[in-house]
Amino acid sequence: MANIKEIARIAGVSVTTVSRVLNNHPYVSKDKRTAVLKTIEQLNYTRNMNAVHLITGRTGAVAVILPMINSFYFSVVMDGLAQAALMAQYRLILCQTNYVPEEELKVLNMLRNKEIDGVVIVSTALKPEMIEPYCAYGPIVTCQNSGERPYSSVYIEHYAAFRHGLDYLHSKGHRKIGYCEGRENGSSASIRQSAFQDFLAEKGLPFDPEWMIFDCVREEDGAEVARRLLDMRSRPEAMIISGDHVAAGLIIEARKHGLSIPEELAVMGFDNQPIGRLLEITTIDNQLYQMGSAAFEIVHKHIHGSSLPVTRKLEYRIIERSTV
Amino acid sequence: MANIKEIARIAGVSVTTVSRVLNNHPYVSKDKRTAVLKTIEQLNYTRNMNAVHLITGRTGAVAVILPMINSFYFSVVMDGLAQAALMAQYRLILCQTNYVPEEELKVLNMLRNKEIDGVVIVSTALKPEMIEPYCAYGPIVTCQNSGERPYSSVYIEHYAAFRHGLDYLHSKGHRKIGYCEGRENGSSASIRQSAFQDFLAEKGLPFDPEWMIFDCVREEDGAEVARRLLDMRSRPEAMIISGDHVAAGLIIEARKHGLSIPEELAVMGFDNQPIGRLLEITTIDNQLYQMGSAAFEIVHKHIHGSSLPVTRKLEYRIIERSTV
DNA sequence: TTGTACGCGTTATCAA
DNA sequence: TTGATAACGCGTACAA
Repeated sequence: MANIKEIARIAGVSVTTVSRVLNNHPYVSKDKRTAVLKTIEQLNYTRNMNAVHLITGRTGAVAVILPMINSFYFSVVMDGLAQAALMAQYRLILCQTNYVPEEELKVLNMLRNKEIDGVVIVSTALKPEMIEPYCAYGPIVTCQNSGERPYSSVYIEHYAAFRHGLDYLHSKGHRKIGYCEGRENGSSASIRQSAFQDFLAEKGLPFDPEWMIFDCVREEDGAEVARRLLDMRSRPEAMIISGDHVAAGLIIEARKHGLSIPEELAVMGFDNQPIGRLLEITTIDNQLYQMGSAAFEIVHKHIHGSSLPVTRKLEYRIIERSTV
Repeated sequence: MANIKEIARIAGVSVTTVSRVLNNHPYVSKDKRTAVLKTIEQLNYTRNMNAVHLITGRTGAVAVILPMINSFYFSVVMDGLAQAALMAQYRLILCQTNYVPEEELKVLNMLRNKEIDGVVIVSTALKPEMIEPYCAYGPIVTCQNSGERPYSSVYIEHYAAFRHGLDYLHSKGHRKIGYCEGRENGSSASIRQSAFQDFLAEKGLPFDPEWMIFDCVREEDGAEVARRLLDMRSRPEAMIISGDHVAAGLIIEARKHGLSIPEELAVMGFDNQPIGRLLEITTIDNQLYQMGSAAFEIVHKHIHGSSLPVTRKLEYRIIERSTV
């Protein structure tokens, strides 16, 4: 393939002039510009971007660390990231890490290697002290509050949002409240657990360990929960469930067994997923798309100079439908 | 940041020796190797990968072109791609193009630019004749049958799979059959339309344009279809629906209005999505995950030398549940 | 087993 | 407005 030197030789100019044309720099006479463009056309020339990356020290790429893409939560965040990246003419490197910290560190090392200009971390497998040393190599944005750390973040107040949902259930008169969660030790899951425990304590409500169910990730897990509830001697009046698709599974299975919702069991979802709208599930919207787009915008600003870390809090809101 | 020259100087060896250590090449004495490793450690050195990419002519990255990531179909394919890429230690550049051909061409040009080693096209916005010229620049794999074209593909036999579903409905005694599709002019959607029309013609069944409904993409669209069906003077006995989540919307809404499924309306889904399992929707599994992983494996093989185009056909199978 | 020197393809610098 | 040349950081042919 032709290179810039050959273009210069054939067009009868210097490589500098060719470079100026390629980059739309001023101070190129009309004659030479057209001569260069014509030669480029003739030889079907394009730049080798690796050389550009080497000399400029930039790649126009940002890596995204997420545990899995095939999940409503992450694919919506990714959508937001991708649309923002498309607008900014940036490339996104999708690094699906399955929550394996070693894989996530590899991505951070790409920042050191100059393979990328920045990183967005949507996963939560890495502890802040693992991330921090990499700030020296380029901008990093996480999706949980980075507080006093030297990197930026876009975050949801998981505690407050979940607490808000619980208070809503309480305001509707529910006192016996159960809770479904995904991974027991997930970072935001832990926060929601605290919110749940604190809520019970403050309101003086009883805690029944049987009403707190973990590893609810898929629709079928929700259905399984419904069956467990039906078997209980003492059943909660209301369930708060992280993830509308899990709530959907619970609702469909419960109704199949003749349990009426919300009369016999109120259900509050989380994350405002499409299935929730269909089943009219009362839920909490967490602005996941905005989380993605905001994360990209912040990393993009950092790449272009703004160096002070930013923490952006996203709003949440209850969507009242008909399952509570 | 330190570079290889500085490491060599401080370690008291040549850059060649450092390079050999970095790349685990043989013929380096133990002494020099440890000296180099020690210096690397001390100076916190890592390679600038852009220089490596420039000199080697490879980047270890593959781009994926897809219209949107926030959709069950594409996120499952992407999952397959990502897992295969992770195993092969490759990076994946996610290019969400919203079906805009210009954006997809930009990605193909990245191949020309040497920014990537290969491309997987999951979208269908580009015509084969648009793709073909780019084969000169590196391996390309598409997700629809590439036939005699000079690039590879992994594909589902959309015609046969859909036809199989229709025959299944027919074998169950259904004669008045309706059909829900996503984008009317989508590439695989058009194929399914032909299958549908051919099926009706062969079986001598009537075609009612009212029973063929397009733009069904979300759960709510399925619910809307249910309402339309309920209003019809003459209603189909069975519906075949591209996408289980659309089928789910239809089923839930139909049942809400007292229509019993499958007795009064049989429903056949497509794509075997999680929601379909929960609602016990009879559907056709299209091996989307395998589509992604196979696509990556093929492009990976091409990158490492194998140059003959491959077309890999994936199997489909009916999953009999209880809505037909 | 080791080192010298060149090449990869581009942009930046500076003098003209 | 133009061009010669340095610089980016690394891999490798070839010589020793």
